[in-house]
Amino acid sequence: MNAASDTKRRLLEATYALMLRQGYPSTSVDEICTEAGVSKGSFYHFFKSKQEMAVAMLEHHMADAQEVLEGGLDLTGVKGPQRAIQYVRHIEEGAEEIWRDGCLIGSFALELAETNPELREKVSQIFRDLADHFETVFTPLSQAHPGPNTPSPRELAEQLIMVIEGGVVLSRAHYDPRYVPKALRSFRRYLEMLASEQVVDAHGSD
Amino acid sequence: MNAASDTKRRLLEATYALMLRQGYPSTSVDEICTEAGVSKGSFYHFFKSKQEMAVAMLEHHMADAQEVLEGGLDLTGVKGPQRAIQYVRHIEEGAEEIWRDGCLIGSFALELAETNPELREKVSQIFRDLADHFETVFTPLSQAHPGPNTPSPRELAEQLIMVIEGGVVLSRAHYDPRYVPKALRSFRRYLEMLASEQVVDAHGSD
DNA sequence: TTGACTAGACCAACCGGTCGGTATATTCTT
DNA sequence: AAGAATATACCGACCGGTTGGTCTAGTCAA
Repeated sequence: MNAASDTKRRLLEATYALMLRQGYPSTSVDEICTEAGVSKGSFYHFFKSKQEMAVAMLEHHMADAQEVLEGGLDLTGVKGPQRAIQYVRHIEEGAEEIWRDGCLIGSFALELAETNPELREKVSQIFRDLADHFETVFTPLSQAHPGPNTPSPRELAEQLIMVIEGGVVLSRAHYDPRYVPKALRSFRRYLEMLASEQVVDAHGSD
Repeated sequence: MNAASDTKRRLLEATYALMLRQGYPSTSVDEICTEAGVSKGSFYHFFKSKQEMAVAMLEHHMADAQEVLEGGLDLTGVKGPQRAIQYVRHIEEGAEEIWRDGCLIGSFALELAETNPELREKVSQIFRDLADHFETVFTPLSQAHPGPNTPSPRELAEQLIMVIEGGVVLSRAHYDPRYVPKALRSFRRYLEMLASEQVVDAHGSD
């Protein structure tokens, strides 16, 4: 609506689209401006620097990450380990679409860990927040589980993130977006094995 | 010995060290030359372009990848599923050291998939070769396994690669090299669960 | 008239890559 | 054996183009 905020939004989205595919260092400010159909003056009116733009873009993008990830998911009434399993199954379904062009956070982590401390810290924080959220999903499964070898909810949350990121790497390497859902499927089966282990006196079949 | 080959080797190793940390686009030819203590003229005497250097460096580095990965590992007499499990356990031990500064192939995959088709193809080929090799390690485990849901050796090989790459992403993001061994440990436990499933009539304790 | 916004010329620094030239070692000719 | 010719290794100034970022002039709604 407002022309100003529209320009800003278009800059944010152009930056997202370009950096998702090419990464941070390979995406130039000029390129972003061209893609957004905006002049460089506008870019530097709204953002102090390329780096600050990247931070803003990450925040802008992560704001509706939960919606993208969990849209259409209904877990009401789903209790215990099944909650985690259903959750992963849902992500699995959207995975090919969501990570088709890569994963911004993962790319930034690899590209900028050494060269850009501020952005690395931002990426670290996003991963932590994400793990915090996943943790709540895995808590029931982990609690229902007895053994000392059982992964904690935190470990499972981080495993989920790693499984996705690993899948993205292979997807990009082979130009085949199916690696992420494949990775998630085997992670889900792993969860199912975990869940079936402690069911000794009662067993519910799927 | 030979001064010429020494210069070339130093260039290759400087390129490896720098690109491992900073990635391909953020590493300049000048920087490589300075690190190697060599002039730019020498660089372009031995390598046609930055890209060709990257390919040469990948090949140079992957040449002794198997030694790095499997050095000191002895699997003679280890049969069946235990072969895969011991193998992963061994990689687990060296993981923190091996992937402390990241993973070249994974970084290249994310950074260059869209911008550099030749390097992406090279990376793809390296991952395929790696999967081919891992496949042989997982074949006994997979064969001893009955169910239709059992992952194929190929799937397990690719899972191993994804687990490592995912671990590297988190390691870089949080500046904590322990994520890779952690990821490998849980992958190994997953293999152990797979292995214990079909062992109904016989069970060997560790 | 003011102040948010836009346009795009402009800047120094840096990029990958080239070029002319030098030093050194090897091979060929006599 | 001596000298000429050749190939290889190496140097660093230099090139056109691009980078992130600045600056000034101007637009336009309130």
